[in-house]
Amino acid sequence: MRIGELAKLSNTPTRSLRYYEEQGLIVPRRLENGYREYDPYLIDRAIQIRGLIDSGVPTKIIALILPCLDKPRGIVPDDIQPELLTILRDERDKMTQRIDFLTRNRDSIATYIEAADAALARRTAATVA
Amino acid sequence: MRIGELAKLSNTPTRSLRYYEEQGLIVPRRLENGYREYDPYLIDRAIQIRGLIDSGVPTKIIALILPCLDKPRGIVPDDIQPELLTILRDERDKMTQRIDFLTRNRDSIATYIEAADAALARRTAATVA
DNA sequence: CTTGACCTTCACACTAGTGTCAACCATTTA
DNA sequence: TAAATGGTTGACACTAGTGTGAAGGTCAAG
Repeated sequence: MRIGELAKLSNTPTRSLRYYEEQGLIVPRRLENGYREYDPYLIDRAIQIRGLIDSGVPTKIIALILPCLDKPRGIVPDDIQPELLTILRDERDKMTQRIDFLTRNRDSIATYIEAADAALARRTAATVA
Repeated sequence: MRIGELAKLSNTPTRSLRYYEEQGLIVPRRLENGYREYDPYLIDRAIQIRGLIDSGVPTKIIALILPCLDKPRGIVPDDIQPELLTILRDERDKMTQRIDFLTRNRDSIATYIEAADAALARRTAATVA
């Protein structure tokens, strides 16, 4: 598929897709005319990238971890460098921290919303009565 | 405490603290000399803000939700506007999405790390033997 | 009273990611 | 063949958040 279709299917502006390519995240092959040609499995990839960026993971890091996530479970190349492993551990921990932060704050918001809903319901009932 | 101490305790550059003030997130009172004076409870607040920003929540949104998180559990002002409630619901859902994204990817990374560790251990054992 | 540490504001610069526009090429369709 | 649609690169602009430095005020210690 070409860039426009991928943009629709992954709900990602073409501008961003080209930017991701510039960052080495999604590098499509080219047709004779120079058009970018994307394989269908890249839809998920684009969505994944968007989600990660939106969650505060910079493209440089995404570029590092994507190849690892691509491999089938438990497959590790022989030439794995301990330096990359350190980065991965670090990023894993950062993500865990983010998850904790987001979870705590989301739960607080959720609680607030429920309280507000309850208050609103009470007020409505009172008005009706 | 003054801005330097808060910076150390919350591990946040003074530049960012002033920026947060500009965005209305933490507005300290001022001493006679013009120095910013922070209450100790703002340490947690600064950390919280940093965590949210790092997790992809923009300061405009943080400014909206912070007041809600400040209230003791279940306390909702009488004049709650349904418009704010809509924003809160939206943000709650976005955060849930982020949490899911991060969790999935973190788990994948963790799995990869474990596999790499195992592979490394095997190789070390083989080398020794 | 001067030095040093800390504070003030202001401003310029930088990265990341995206929007947008210009100028042009390709493909389809009326 | 001309218009519409969608693709290409390149450039410029913008927001968010932070770094950094200038020019100056405050205060405690030597």
